[in-house]
Amino acid sequence: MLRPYDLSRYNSRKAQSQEERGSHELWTSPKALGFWSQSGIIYIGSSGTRPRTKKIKSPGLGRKPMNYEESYLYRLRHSAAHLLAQAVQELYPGVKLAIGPPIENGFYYDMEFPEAIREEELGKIEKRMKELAKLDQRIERKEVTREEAKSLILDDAIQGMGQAVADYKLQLLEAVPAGDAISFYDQKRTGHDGKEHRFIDLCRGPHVDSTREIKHFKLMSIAGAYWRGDVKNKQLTRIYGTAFETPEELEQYLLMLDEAKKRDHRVLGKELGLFMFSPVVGTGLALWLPKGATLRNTMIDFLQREQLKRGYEPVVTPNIASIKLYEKSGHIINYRDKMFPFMEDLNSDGEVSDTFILKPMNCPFHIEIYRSQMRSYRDLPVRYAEFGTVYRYEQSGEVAGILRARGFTQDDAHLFVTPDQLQDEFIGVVEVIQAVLEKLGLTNFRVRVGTKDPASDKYIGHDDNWQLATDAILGACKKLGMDYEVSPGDAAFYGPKLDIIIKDALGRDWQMGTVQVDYNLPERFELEYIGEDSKPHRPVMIHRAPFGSLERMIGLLTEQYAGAFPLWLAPTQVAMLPIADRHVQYAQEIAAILQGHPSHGYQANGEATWPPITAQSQSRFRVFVDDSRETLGKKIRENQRSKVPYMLICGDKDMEAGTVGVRHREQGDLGPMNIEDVIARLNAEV
RNA sequence: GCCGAUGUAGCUCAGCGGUAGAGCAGCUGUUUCGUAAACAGCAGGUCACCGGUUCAAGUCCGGUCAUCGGCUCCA
Repeated sequence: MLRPYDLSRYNSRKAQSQEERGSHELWTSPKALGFWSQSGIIYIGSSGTRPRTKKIKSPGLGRKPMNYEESYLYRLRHSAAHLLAQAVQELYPGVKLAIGPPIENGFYYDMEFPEAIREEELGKIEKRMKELAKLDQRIERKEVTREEAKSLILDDAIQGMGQAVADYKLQLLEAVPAGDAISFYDQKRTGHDGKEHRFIDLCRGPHVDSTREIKHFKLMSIAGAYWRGDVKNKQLTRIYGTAFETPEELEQYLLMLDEAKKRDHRVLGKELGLFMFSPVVGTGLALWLPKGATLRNTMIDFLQREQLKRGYEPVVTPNIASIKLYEKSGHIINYRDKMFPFMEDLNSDGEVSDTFILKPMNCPFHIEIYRSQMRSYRDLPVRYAEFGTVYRYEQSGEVAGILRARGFTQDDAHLFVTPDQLQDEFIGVVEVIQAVLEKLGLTNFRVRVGTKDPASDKYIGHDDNWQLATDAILGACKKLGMDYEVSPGDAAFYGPKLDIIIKDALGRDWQMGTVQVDYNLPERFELEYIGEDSKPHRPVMIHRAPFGSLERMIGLLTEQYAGAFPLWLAPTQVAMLPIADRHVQYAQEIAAILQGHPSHGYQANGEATWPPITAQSQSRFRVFVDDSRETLGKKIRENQRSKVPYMLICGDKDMEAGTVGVRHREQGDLGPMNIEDVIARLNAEV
């Protein structure tokens, strides 16, 4: 979902914070993100004249992007949305127009059709749009009073079926705050009949001057969208489209979409043999293949080391628990619709003796461990870490490969701290996250502070606790000097949180790492520690997961690297490519050295054995010996396709000289090297 | 869950009323090869599933399931 463009913000632009506006801007990500940055196009706009498209190479990190909302492109797309509405209104009498803003990569218009429309009708609509555009309709702004606005909306002569189709526009009019200007945009043309034809729409604007400027556009898809983004409201039909200033840009955008599909983690995951899904296993339940499991293990190993350095202790907890645990935590009331169906244990009379639940979160288990003994202030902070697999019954339409699964493993930890320790511990956690993201090469992320939505009742605990927790998070952010946006309603049910948001190949936002401050679960579970004053006190909990989940993180990483993982992460780091059968043994011997378990040295020409393994030549790499009976070219092609970072070619020349032909995934042929040098090179890179 | 779309061999896709096709992968044989595809042969599909229309259904219609793009929700 393109959150920044939802109705509330559209209606109250003034209320937008700097951070929110930032996300409206054309997204200019670093190269790691590939397609979205490849164009390097930033649209610079200042209201008034046109055109002002300027290409800037490699926007790079830290650059303040130009403001998309003020750009000509933004107006062009907004006008394209109006053109869409005009065409639809002509082709589908009785359609009720709702709202049609520009969005990050185009525009949409929400409307209620008298009858459901199908995607194949888009061509027809697009054709009519093209015709209407060519008519050079002037687009004029007019400011009116509230009363005039109402009569314009209801005017049968102008709207065709004004009274009958005015519902949403009237609601939008009501939503315009008193004192704000009310404006309409009027598209006029003189028809063949000599009469004046108009399309007039309540709209803040701004727009381009004439429909003739809208030339390079395409309708993309149809989707359902709830009126005002609320499930309780009627679902409208949304038509998505995109528009550009030049045919080249449109072409390039469509091309980039194709490219993005190729780096989709679901495509690469299959190609690279990372994971799979099986219909008989179930929706959203991934099966990890050897290479994917290796990748997972590498990431787990990396984070475990980081955490050990920072005083975390491992714990392991089961996948199911009695319902009693979740009654106590509040999950039964606040999280039930996300939990899998319960398992009932029957006694000999067939009565339910206990109910078990597949765990949707790890926290209650860690809390039980904390509770299992008396704690002193000297013991705190207690930091329990677990790669805990949780199961959440996501709605069928929400599951998305490994980015949104029904079973996933969180790199979870819970810190039990004294109130005094809270801020330092929170900052420590954020630092871990920053270190992790840096190591993974994920530099393009946003920070979102999810707070309680005052209008919702889906939360536990008192407002005082919420205030304390929210203040702690905001205080830490300020102390760290981080840029962040505040998002009411994005808190967990037990507390506010700081989330790391990253975009996938298709430009969609995903919540990754998270840190949550929680005063409420300690209260519910009556957690205590004995303070210096010998009296019991209540600890505060920090929930945190730097990756968020292994599944989502690996999915994102796969897309960011387009499957070409850095050496330390690559499931297969080195492929040995013997040229002919007689080179296989040699290749195996070298593989053994690289793997760190050499048997007995290969004897070149029946004489010299391999150099002894020295401290410098110690290595533990993941090596694959490609002994398939294929030509070298074929082996290179195959291993290149599976994105193996290094290929070491072994032929007669190498056996004689005691070398390997080194080929790098990106740099190509690096020539012959001896094993010591290869190991040094690999060690330098991991 | 809702709106729209898709579902043909392990993978990518063609066929869209009249006897199931290609490339890659697989298997067998030949080839033993120096930086992105050696050659030949073979095998592989109740065309997602269930029902309907028709003389005849991958092909048309309805339902179910799964997947994809949105909405809502979320790590």
